[in-house]
Amino acid sequence: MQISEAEFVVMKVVWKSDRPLGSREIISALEETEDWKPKTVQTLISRLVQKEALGFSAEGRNYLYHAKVSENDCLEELSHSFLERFFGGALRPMLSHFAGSKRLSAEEAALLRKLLEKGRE
Amino acid sequence: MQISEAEFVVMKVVWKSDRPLGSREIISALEETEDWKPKTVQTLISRLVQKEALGFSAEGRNYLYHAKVSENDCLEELSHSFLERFFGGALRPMLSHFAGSKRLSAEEAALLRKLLEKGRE
DNA sequence: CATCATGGATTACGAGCGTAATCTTGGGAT
DNA sequence: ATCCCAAGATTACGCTCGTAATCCATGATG
Repeated sequence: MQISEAEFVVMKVVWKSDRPLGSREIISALEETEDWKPKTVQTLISRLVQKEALGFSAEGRNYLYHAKVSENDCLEELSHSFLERFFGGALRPMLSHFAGSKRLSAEEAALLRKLLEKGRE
Repeated sequence: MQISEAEFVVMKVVWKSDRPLGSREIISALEETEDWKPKTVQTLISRLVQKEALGFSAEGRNYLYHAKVSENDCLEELSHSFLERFFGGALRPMLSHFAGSKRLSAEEAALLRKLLEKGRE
């Protein structure tokens, strides 16, 4: 099951924590960066539980949520499908594209170009 | 307006051609790679026209479609938003992630690792 | 004890998407 | 002149997503 963009933001909060979090904590953390109502965050949490990206254990009458998928696995998944879809799965064209991107810092772009020249045998 | 995944596949056909294409031609090209009914392809074409990713000129009673956005601009857009969403906009973490990816060829991975070491001052 | 606030479960609702089918219209075949 | 086919336009339908609100049960509060 794929995690959506908004859901990913929630996951980041959970990944950043070293211990399980209550919904209250997740909501508070997100209030600083996103403009979401508490109920919205709870919906996202529920969907993540359904998708088995989050698990929970009952702590008294509330739940404590923990990640069931690692950030790395998740990024792996997302990156791979991005690469597949838009660059046919080949890394070099993607790098080459980023190297020509107008949105990178000069430093980053130089880095990339160096790589692409080095790698071209 | 964002182009969807299926729509992107259609765009690729149009980008690959050096001249405007009739819907018939687009449908035929896609029959080889996708398992889409002709009507499905036409729907995608219509949506791309609405989104102004494709333009058309009447050729007799039919249309000839041409791209109104370049593949590069489109990839620019998609890549940027991907980078933003999942890597906070910074290239290096993304490269670093790809370098550790299990899905790359050894060659590609080595390439990337070389870059990351070079760039780390 | 009665009430309230709160977390979780359920429901909502419109937009976008994948995937088409139906409707309409005009040019080619007979 | 008539009929059929195909291209484009319109409509469909179920799913996911963003964005919540409502419902329900229970522990805290007065």
